[in-house]
Amino acid sequence: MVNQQIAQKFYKTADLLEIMGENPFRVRAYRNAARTIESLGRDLSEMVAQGEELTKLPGIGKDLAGKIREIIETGTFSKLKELEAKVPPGLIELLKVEGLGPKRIKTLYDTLGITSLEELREAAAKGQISALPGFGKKLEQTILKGVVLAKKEGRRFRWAYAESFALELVRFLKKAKGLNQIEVAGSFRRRKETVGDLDILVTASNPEKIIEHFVSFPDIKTIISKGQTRSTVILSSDIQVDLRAVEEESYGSALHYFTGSKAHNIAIRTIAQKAGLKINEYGVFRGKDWVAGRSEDEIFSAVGLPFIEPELRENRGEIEAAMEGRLPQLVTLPEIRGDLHCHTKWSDGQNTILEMARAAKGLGYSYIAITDHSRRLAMIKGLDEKKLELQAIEIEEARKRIPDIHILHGIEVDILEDGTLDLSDEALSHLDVVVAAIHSKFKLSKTKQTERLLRAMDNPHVNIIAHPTGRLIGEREGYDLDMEKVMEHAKDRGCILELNAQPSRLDLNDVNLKLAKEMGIRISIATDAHNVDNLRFMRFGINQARRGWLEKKDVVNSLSTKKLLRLLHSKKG
DNA sequence: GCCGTTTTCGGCCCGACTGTTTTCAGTCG
Repeated sequence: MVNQQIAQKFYKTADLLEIMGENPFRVRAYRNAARTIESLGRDLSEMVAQGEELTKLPGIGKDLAGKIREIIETGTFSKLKELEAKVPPGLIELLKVEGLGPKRIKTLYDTLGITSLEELREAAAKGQISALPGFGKKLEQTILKGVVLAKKEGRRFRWAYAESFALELVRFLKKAKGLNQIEVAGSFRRRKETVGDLDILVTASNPEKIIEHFVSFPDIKTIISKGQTRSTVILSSDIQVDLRAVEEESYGSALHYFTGSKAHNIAIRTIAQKAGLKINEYGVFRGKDWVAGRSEDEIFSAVGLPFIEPELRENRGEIEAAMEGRLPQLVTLPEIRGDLHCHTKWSDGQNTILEMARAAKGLGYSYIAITDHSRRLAMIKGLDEKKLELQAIEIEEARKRIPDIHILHGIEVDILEDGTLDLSDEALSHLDVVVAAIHSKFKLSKTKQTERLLRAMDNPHVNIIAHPTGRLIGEREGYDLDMEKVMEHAKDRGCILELNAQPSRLDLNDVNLKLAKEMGIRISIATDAHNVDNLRFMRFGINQARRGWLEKKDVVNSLSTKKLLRLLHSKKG
């Protein structure tokens, strides 16, 4: 039973309680607990096995701690079973329909006996819904449309993908007259790896004109709402965009509010409450008096805290860290001195060594490691020992042609099923850097997969484990791994873990990065570039690194060439 | 159901928008 499954059971319980019309605060308690569990980074099963006190986790009290133990022992818990017996299973998916919440769903079930999306669609089509008290024609139409969208599921988009739309919208909105400030807030600003919708905040002399301009954006499929200060639309690409306009004096409070996360906001507001203040998106108030709100700095200082970077605002300890003056100084792109994972035409890359090196130099880097695939990946011409020697000659030539960037000769060597490597130790011993990665046998059992990685790290030549979990965002779960064991071993063996900056990978994720940092493991933020343009993926890696609380000192490719080489060499020692 | 240098009980973030309403409930973020 992994944390994710336990969290899902609590989310489901919350949904069911909500439909049953239960106390909304109890519902929230389950969701808070689920959130805590999701971002824990430690295995609850193990914590329970070791007899650790679960109630010290935020949002988990005596009752939920007991339920967690029950889930781990029996696979579920009696309260959930009870609810599942009472509520038809189809009702939960109705929550995904726009305009339907727990109250209306309960009404529809009680009066029309609706228990599924299909029954909902039929009833709406027949006009039965608009006949109910409290429901009308418009709502019926919204529901009808909502049923179709609900079937598509609540899609989330990769950050990099969302960014292209965000930039386009900002460009478009900036054409509107009277626009002053503009910022894309929400999970986009927090640099979350996936973004559900875009929240754009503006200040303007005449907000209504901006709203008018906004809804004239050519790529809009549906206008969901359009008020005086807010509007919501759906783009043809199915991305939802919310626009909000506020006064200048509220810009900071609105930015803070719309940046979220919700959990962070609630925590901040609770602190404010205790200090006799009220925070909403218009400002910080003492009684009816506005006391702050122009900038986010004002909001934080009103509650006695230093500025907290958006990437940290998940209520995962950032508020406590801020109170105690130990917020991290998050790593930035200009601090990056090089890239330790990229490919060339020698395997499946599109550019030559020289072209990659020149591009890296163009980015202001001091070094770049050429790490093509090893022979196991035959279909993309992975390198064997012989080719590796030939490549060394070409690297030597490239070094002479571009003396002002240090070209490291490396490899992305395949980790075989038993944890041995695809190339001989002798061959690896001549390289400047060895990056090891899993590219096959993703379905091994957790024990075997973990053991495989541990054995690879035992090899004295292995410096870095690339994309450690192998997950592809929205496409493929990572391999089944005991991440704690992997990290402990990385620590013992002096192994570096990679944060792969490919927008579809971002592997390690934020939670694991924070865990690694806390354990004192160093991270290589690397693009895995397959052409010169890909080298620019570094900024996506930086986004993720910042969400993982990483500082310059945690990131090996912020080191000078000299220090980096010393570090890489020390592993072999 | 959680939580506590005001509390172990009584709170729990807060406001906009919509559609259905003659003053507000429900939903959403």
